[in-house]
Amino acid sequence: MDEIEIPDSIRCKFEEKGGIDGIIELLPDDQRIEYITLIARAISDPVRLKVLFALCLQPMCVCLLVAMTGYAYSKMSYHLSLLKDSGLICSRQEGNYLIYYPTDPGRKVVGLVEIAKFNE
Amino acid sequence: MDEIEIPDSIRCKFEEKGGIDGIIELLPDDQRIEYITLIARAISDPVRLKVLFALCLQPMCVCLLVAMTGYAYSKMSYHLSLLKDSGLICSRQEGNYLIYYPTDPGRKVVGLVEIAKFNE
DNA sequence: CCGGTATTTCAATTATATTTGAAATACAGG
DNA sequence: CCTGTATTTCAAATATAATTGAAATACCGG
Repeated sequence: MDEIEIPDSIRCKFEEKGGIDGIIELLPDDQRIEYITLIARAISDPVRLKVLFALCLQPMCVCLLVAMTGYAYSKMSYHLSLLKDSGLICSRQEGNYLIYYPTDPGRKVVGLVEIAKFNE
Repeated sequence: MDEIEIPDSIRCKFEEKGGIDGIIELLPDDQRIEYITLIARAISDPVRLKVLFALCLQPMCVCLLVAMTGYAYSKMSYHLSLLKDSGLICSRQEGNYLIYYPTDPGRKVVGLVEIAKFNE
C-alpha cells in the first residue's frame, strides 16, 4: 500500500507498528482529538487562562473579573463566553450579578496544568 | 481600595483571600501563564495534536507525516514549525530526510492529555 | 412601572492564523 | 558537477479570532 520511501533508521520500527495505518489506529479518535483542541484553544489566551485559574480560587462576578484584568465588560464577556462554550466554566445568577465558577472539567484542566511543572 | 460592589454570596470568602490583589498574588506568574498558553496554542489544532501523538509513538520523516495526514508538504512544514517553535518537537537530519520526534516537554504534554480522561 | 446597575449582544473594524502554490535550499548518489 | 528527492521558505490570498463602543437585555429596589 505504501509507495513511500522510508528512511532506514525508522523503517523497521515503523513497520512493526503496522505502518501508517497501524499508527493511525493507535491515535485518539477524532472526537477526542476535537475535544482536546477545543480545550486547548480555550486556554490559549493569557487572560482566559488567568480567569480560569482565578475562578478556581474564588467564584466571581463579571465586575470583579473586569476589575482584576482591566478589560472592558464587552471584552471580558466575549472571553467568558469562549470559556463557557468550551465547558470549562459556568455561571449562576444572583440578583443583578452573574457569578462564574469552574466546571469539573475546568478544575481538572487547572489541576493538570499545575501538575505539569515543565522544569526544562 | 476596591470601590466595587461585591455580591453578598461571595464577599466574605473573597475578602478572606485578600480581595482582588490577594487573588492575583495566588495566580501563576506571567511567565508561566505565557508558557502554558504557548503550549495550548501549539496543540489547539487537530492535525498538530495528531502529529504530536503520532511522533510519540514513532519518530517520522515529513513524507510519512504528509502521507498520514493528507496535508501538502508546505502546510505540514508550517505546522511542524509551530510545534517546533513551541518546544514540543525537534528534528534530526538523516540523509535527505528530516526525522521529527518529541522533546521531553512534548512527551509530557501527551502524557498529561492521556491522563485527562475528561469522563464528563 | 421607573431608574439604576450588571451584563450581554451586535456589527464594524482590526489583528492573527492558516492555506496555497511556486520557488528556493539541502543533501545524496552517480 | 548534475539530477532527483526531501523539505522549507516566501508572498499573496483566505479564514478565523479578538477588539471596540454603542445599544439591548435582565434584574433589582422603590
